[in-house]
Amino acid sequence: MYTDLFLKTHRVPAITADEQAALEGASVRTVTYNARQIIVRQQTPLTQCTLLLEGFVERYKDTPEGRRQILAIHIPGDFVDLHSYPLKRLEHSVAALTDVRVALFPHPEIRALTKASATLTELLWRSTLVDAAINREWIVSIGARSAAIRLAHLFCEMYVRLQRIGQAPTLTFPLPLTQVDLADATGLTAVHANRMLRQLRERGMVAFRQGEVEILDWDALRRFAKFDPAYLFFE
Amino acid sequence: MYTDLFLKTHRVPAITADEQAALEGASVRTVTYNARQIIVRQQTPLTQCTLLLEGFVERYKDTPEGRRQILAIHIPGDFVDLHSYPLKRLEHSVAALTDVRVALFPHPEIRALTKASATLTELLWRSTLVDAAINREWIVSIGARSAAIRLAHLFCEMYVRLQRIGQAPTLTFPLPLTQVDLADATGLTAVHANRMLRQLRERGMVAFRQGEVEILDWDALRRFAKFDPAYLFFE
DNA sequence: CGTAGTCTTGACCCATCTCAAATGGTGTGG
DNA sequence: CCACACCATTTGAGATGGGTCAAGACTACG
Repeated sequence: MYTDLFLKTHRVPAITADEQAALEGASVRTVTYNARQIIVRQQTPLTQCTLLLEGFVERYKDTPEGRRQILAIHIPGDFVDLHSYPLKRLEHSVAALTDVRVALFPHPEIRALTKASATLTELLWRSTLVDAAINREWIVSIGARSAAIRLAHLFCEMYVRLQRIGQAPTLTFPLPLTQVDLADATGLTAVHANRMLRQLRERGMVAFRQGEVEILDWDALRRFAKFDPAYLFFE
Repeated sequence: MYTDLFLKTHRVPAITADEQAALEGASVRTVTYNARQIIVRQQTPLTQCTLLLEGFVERYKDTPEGRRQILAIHIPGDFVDLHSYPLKRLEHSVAALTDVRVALFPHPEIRALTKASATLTELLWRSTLVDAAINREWIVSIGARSAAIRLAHLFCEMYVRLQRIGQAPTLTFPLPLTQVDLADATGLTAVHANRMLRQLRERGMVAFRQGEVEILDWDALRRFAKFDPAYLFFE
């Protein structure tokens, strides 16, 4: 079942067994990509959407100044480019962070779903908007939080999201980013990100090494980052 | 016609006259708000969506640290909280920047529209995703651009958006923000924003005073900000 | 076992912030 | 019509968070 994790992440509005079957049936095939492979290049016209089944994916934009800004990190169960259905092309790129497996949903199939069920439409639409809410929280992070808090906040977010799909059963979980990636996501330089990571580790809150996060003190971390998961719309 | 400006901003996918009439009919009434009045408070359950007819609106989030981050600036023709239809509540607040007039669309009416037309659904969905694309461009701005460029880029964006709805016929247009607002939108302090505004003015690119932008040299400004409007999805 | 990416650390610098105060509207009440 | 309060803007001086540059260490992998 391709859509199990997606439905675990998005429980509202509730859909019927028939609707779930229709959603599942809208997928035509699965594809795999290798780590660091580009899945969608910005501005390319798209005709299908990609549901992440296994592995991690990033969305990012290269700036004219030669910098790179990571816009989102996706985990299994996320539609990484469902917004390509109404938009037809994306203004950013999508790349695999690890080896990944995805299921493809052609736009016409999605259109058929929207015709068949207003509830399913609402669910799909909603999932793209939860994504946007995460974008907005990143604006707040980058615009109004200090470097250390930005990193702490990101670790909180990824922990809670992974926990929900059952992929963070303990306080140690994979986050397959380099320190450069972490810097590109938080609007910092790699050097400063490195120093802040050390600080978070030494202060006993969280340790990041080799693409793995170990939460040393969840309560301290959550308080330090002032993390409030409301923006993730779990319900 | 409440939806004229909205349809001027969002031309894709094209809808029929019947669909346009249905959209128009989904609005139950108009309301006015005074400048600086809060329209939607974060986390309040919502049962209707707000289409901005006249005036300017901001979306923002107050951080636990006591800072304020502006997330979006809306102009006539924007649905300021269409995302409340699938989300049911918002994780940010919405406030009037000027005296405004809005049209209200109850969620049940919007649901009826999604049942009636897949094309109209796509159009509405798309408009929320263009909004998200703007959010992402702001992430890039705040995360990867210098202070002066952030401001220049914002002026470019507002100019192009206002131009499209016919409200920037010349190179001078209203942008009813204070310098504090401008700073809250770009992740700067008001003091630094002030200094950068002076620099942009002295370098002959753009002058901002009393809620009004005067573009002194559009080409220079556009080049300086490396502004590419692709993320606005005009088509 | 060489090469390239990643991480770490040091030293220095600068873009931006903080604090503080002066200036200049503008609306209000007397 | 004046005096006052309030807010937005401007400017100065000094502090600092984070950037830049550079080098060394560690790791994975062909």
